[in-house]
Amino acid sequence: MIELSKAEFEVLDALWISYPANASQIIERLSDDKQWHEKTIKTLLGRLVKKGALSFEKEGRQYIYTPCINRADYTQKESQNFIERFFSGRIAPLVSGFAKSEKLSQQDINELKKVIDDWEKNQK
Amino acid sequence: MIELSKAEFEVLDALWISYPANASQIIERLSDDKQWHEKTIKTLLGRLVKKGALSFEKEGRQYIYTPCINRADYTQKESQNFIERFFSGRIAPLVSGFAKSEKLSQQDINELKKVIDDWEKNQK
DNA sequence: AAAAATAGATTACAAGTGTAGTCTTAAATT
DNA sequence: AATTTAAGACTACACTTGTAATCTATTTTT
Repeated sequence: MIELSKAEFEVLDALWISYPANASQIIERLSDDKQWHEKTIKTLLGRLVKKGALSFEKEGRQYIYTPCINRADYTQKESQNFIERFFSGRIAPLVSGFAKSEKLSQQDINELKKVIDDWEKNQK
Repeated sequence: MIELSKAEFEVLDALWISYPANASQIIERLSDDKQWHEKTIKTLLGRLVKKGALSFEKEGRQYIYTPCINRADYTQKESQNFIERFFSGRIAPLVSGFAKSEKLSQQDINELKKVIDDWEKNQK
């Protein structure tokens, strides 16, 4: 799998919001949360291209970027990896940890129930 | 929070199995899964001490290590961080991703149900 | 007692990462 | 047309990380 650094992921995440998009648009989107210099973001875009996470087409002097990977796929793999490393691959202990530290809301519980429900329907 | 690298975490994880423990014991425990050179593990132990994740007492020429942090606390914080970065802080989408990629077993579902159940009992 | 093994301390070194700055060239502005 | 701006390319640089090797001082062995 493509390995992305934290900063690289955030740039890609800004592109996932809507694409294709050019550098200025991505920089604009990131400016709300981040204090990154424009040059920094461009460096990260370059690294993402080099890693094969993005592709681009030229439009005049600019590059128009498109993600090469899908957010759901990427986060799915990262999640598996995470759960493998910290919880021996089992998901319940993670959720249980949240419950114990009171990080679960009623809404979370409802959503979880729905996930379980859907899963069970799907089994039949 | 103390930031640990992947390799550092694995060394600490070997100590969490049982502590206090000296370097040889930790090296022994890691030898099953890892092909790490003894020197590598000692470097990592040193870095863990420097980061404040471990402390030690001298026993003759050797160091006897003890974790300074608790595994559950550490993984809890890492989990929150992870879920924040990838799922905007909500846990259900993570579980849902697992469901969709068919990574959930009946056992996982049962465990999740139990977590939910316990949580609900605790609310009353 | 001399030699070998071993513990930890110090040093090494390339690759990756965060965070830009400079260079080159083309487009936009005056 | 001359100048300024802006796009991407290339360079920079300290810090972290993985992965040890070497140095120094003790212990063990022989």
